[in-house]
Amino acid sequence: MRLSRMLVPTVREVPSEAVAESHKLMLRAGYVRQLAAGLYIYLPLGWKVIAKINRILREEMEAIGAQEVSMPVLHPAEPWQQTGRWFDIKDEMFRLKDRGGRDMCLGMTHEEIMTWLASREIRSYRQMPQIWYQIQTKLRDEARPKSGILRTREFLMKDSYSFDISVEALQRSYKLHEDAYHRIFTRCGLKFYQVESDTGMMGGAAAHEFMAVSEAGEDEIVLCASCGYQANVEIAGSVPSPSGPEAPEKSAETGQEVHTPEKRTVEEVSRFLKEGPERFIKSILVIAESGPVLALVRGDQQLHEKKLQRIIGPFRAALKPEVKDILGVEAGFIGPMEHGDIKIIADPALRTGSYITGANKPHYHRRGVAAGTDFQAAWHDIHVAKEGDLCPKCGSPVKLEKAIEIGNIFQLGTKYSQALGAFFLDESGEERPIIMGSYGIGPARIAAAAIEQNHDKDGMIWPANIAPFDVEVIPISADEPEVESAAWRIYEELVSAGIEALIDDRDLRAGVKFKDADLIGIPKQVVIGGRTLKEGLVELKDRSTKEIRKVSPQEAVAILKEGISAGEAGSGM
RNA sequence: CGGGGCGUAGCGCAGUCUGGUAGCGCGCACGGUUCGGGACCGUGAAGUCGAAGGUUCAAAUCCUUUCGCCCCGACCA
Repeated sequence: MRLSRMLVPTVREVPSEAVAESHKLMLRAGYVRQLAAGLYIYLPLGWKVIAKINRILREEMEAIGAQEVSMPVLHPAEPWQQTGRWFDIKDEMFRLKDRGGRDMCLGMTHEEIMTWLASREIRSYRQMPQIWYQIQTKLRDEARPKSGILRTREFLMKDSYSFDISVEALQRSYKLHEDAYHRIFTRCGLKFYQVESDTGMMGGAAAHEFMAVSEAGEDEIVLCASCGYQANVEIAGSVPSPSGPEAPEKSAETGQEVHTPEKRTVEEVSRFLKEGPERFIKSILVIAESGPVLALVRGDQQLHEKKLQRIIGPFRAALKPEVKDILGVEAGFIGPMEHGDIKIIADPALRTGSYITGANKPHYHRRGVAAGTDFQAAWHDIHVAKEGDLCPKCGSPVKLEKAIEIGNIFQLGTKYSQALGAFFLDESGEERPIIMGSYGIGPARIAAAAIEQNHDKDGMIWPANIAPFDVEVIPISADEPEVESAAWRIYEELVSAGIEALIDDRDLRAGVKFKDADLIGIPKQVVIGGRTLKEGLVELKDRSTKEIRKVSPQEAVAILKEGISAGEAGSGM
């Protein structure tokens, strides 16, 4: 491809809205343009990257026996009503009516439609297992699109669905995907983790997410280096580190009340009393469907609302007047003591030791409050795991990393097949629901994660397998026909060897070509300049190491041919 | 949806407080000199100041309404 004919609008200055590094670079390097919030145009280079990723997806999906299908983006409401998601999902679903007034929606995922298909086409256990997949556009009216192509309202997704006769068979399909995903992300050159994740509204037994470590990520994952425990903070358990070198206070201080005027938050009281936040009990009143619940975490912990919800069901924070009504004291001075039969859920961090907490009267706190003697509670892990906490499996300190969710896998079970009547007859002629799994990957997120993980101050550095081109040929010529012709010869040879090459045939100064080449991030560059060419040499530059080798044009071609085919072989082709 | 910020030439911004000729840099076009890491000189084109309404002799600037975009939070099937 000739760069002079290609739409690659590189710019020196970045539009100010970009924050994520991948977003800035994609705009600067001419990979994408924004149409509106969460809607992006992929320019030729960006689209080539997506195409490369999709090719890898197809190869790996086909390799586990998955079959590609194409599904409508426009869906009738009925299947969504049958599974209940038409009602559960709110503003996030794009809805519309057709000319006949029928309710329709734009597909945000395809469990309903795939299951609808299965319900009509799968009748017998003999027809399974099946894995169907698609690589198509999904639409979600995101509350807050952000970070360039990381969270958009319209996005491409590879989603596959498995249909099995039993839970054991589902686990085989699940494992197939797990392994395929590892191969896919490895081939895409990503550093990633597979973590345990929340099943969320998907329902089902087990779920994992594939996470690419990046500061731009929206998720946080908990990692244990010693036993390999890996989980999303959404569900990660952890054992809080002990309260510090000083043992929690002994009974000498029990019951001592201290005047703490206008000091309400743990932070304020902690500073006022010169005691670390881990010496405090934080009491949070919430209103569940069954009534008020007092949630207790240690002062240095955050209440994990999802964990709490799993225990007491949906709840909301109590309003200020409610706090006073129910507990008889204003927020800020709540203690867990003497609240009659209000349900108390406490984090196990508080099980031993004694703590400082609100005295249940305005502007006073009490020291030496301990579980058992001062209050009774049901013990549940309801804190957010944090750096330095101990691994729930092996007790070593855990690490937290921000990450981009690049893929997920769910064991769905029968939630959708039951709802949509996808039943089959087993060996004994009994009718049973199909056991399903669903598995997603976002190609745009792979691209963004690859940039996040591979760039420098000059621009992108693409992993070989998903780079828009393999090589960029850069003639540096001020009217030197020999340079031009040598460059074209090299370019032609590369192309005829099946290497994807881009030639910068624009009539521009060397500096501009170099800057653009580094920005665009094609892994290999061949620079042909007048001076070196007179010695019969060209320069072979590696974008990531910046290493330059001076070799003859023939050698350059030979090295590139070998390197590129070896790279593909090494990546599991 | 709550909180904050920003909309002025293709891009990045100044000008708004204190109303009075719409500016700078990059980019773009043309001419010339240059030519291995975003060259230089000269000439030039290009803006309903997000939109609507209002105040005023006069509005980018003040007031009201509205739309859009970004960030934090909530949400994220």
